[in-house]
Amino acid sequence: MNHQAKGTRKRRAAVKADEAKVDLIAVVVAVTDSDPCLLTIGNADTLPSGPYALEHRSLQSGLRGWVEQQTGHPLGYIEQLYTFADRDRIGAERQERAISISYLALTRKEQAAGSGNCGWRSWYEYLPWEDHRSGTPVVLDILRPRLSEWAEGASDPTTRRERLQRAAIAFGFDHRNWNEELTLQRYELLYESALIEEAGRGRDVAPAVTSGKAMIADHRRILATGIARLRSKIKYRPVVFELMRPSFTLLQLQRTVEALAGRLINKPNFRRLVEQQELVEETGETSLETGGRPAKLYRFRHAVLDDRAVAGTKLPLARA
Amino acid sequence: MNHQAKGTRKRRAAVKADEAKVDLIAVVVAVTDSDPCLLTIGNADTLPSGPYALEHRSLQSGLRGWVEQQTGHPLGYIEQLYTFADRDRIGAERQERAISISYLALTRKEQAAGSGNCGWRSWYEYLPWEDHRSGTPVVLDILRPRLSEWAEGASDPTTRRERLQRAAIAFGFDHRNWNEELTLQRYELLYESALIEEAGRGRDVAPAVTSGKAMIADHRRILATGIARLRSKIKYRPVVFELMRPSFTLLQLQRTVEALAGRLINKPNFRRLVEQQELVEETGETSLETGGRPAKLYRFRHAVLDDRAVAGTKLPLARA
DNA sequence: TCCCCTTATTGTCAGATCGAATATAAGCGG
DNA sequence: CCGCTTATATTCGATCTGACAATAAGGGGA
Repeated sequence: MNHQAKGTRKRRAAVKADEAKVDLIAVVVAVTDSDPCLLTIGNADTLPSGPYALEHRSLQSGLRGWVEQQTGHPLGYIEQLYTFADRDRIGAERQERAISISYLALTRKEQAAGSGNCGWRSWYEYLPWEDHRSGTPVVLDILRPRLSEWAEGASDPTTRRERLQRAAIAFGFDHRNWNEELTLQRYELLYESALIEEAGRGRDVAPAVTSGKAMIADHRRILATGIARLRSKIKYRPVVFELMRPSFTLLQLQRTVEALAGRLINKPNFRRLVEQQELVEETGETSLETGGRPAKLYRFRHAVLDDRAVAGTKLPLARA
Repeated sequence: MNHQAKGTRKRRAAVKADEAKVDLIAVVVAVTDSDPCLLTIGNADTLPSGPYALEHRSLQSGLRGWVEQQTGHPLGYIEQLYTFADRDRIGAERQERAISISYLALTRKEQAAGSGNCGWRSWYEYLPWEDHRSGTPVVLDILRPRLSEWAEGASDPTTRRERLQRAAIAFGFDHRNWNEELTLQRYELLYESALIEEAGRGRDVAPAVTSGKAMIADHRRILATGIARLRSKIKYRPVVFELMRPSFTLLQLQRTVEALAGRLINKPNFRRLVEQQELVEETGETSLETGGRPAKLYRFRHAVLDDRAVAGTKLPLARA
């Protein structure tokens, strides 16, 4: 890279030795039987990751390498999420620079799992307040008063009002609608209000309540980032199909979307939408496994991958 | 970062010394008089940038520092764009790892410019095919046949069909609509087809045609990434106001959006949309500078910044 | 065999949204 | 006072969306 401004040159010499460690880190998602699953290693509290190394041809191939090595799972669809600097994240004092580049990956579980050290967990184990498919989850009954306490605890009345509003918007309090895309905002709010374990780390503070399984470092935050991105993306790009088997019924497709979105969808409307956008085509076969009338099997029309960039894909979400 | 998988530990030791240079790079945008402008340094072919250094408290503050130092321009709104590894970008052979983290920044020009080495240029000087406000730009008359040649030049018939379709979608050929958000796809297509200068670099190949001012390294690509992001974002977040003065007429607001989107908007519909979303409020004053009936002045309702996350902001774009 | 239960598939309807076009208002200058 | 310019307000029809109802096609048990 060139930095041609004169002022820059000088400065650059002064900091020349600055280099940083670069880590690649993956949020790998699959869905089976209406459950959105996350691929973890270690004690189910760590995302697959590893340093970006000399032998890697690119960031993406480095990431694929690490995930495959640590979990035995080859990756298909990959998308960059966000880049963090450790100081942003941990507030560490050490004079060492570390950067993490996070990715979202979508796959199917089918492939032979492999290295016993890894496993799949529902992502709602980590963020239980995110699943609204069967109504408002019970954790929110616990969290809501705590959030109010936290808001009211601010000395400045302006801060107080602002906190109350942020919480109400993020969690859909007082008559507001639940917005499933605000996953990251919700995580950050819970972090700020010290209602999750990570918030107390390094400060000898016990968490106020235990809600959801915590993860190493800021991995749970990265998961929240990935969920937010995915929930927003399924609405305008046909990425769900990365998670489906080659052929599927429309209800299976709907359940998958619902698993990701964490809320229910109106069935006839979902069907109408998928059909009128010509996202799928019939295979000609039917599935008898439904318990009722046999369902037609469909497959994804790969042609849309080309021109769907133009159209945009929306979702008919059902009201609460 | 912890990498607890056992296989990882070993591997990690082997590559331990791997560190990388990290660069911060900014696409700084302002709009004046219906012109979307980009802040450049050097020969108007370089984006402000500099290495992420020890003294920087965070990635963002590092970026602010470099931009202010190189251009004298303080930044307001900032958003991360994408992280590139140099090998992805240049295909360099050297065994040195460099990473670039790019950001999009929105400001107003007002602030004292400063260090003579920098300046503002319309971003359409770099990507002239992106401005469709006065109909299809003339460059496309030149580019279109070249793109066809390139597509037809593929030996494999499948590749040929695929190229033709990609070009048609990206540029809106044969009766397709122009989609202003596909800026990056268009840049990549022109790069692949060697219709812009960057494509020939390091290969002693003269560019087939000269369309738009080129930039250093992959800076023009980063600009394209920024434009694409911004064009998509103005549709669901009220970021335009970062570019407006404290008070403005609705037509000024519309012209700003049009400058960014590169296409025209239906006036009554734009007004209706802005009003019904309560994005603005009247200041009570009027502007006589319009030449006709005086226009009411408005200001941004900062309150919406809080809850607009929920609603989403759409744009009524006019048909071709 | 018929009834009932389950799920699939199709259809309807009202309200909201959106693009397009039209009508009216308020300045200025001749 | 007329005619020009631009601002502002209204209307209309097509489309989209959410909600709901109706019908179809399997299996299982009485």
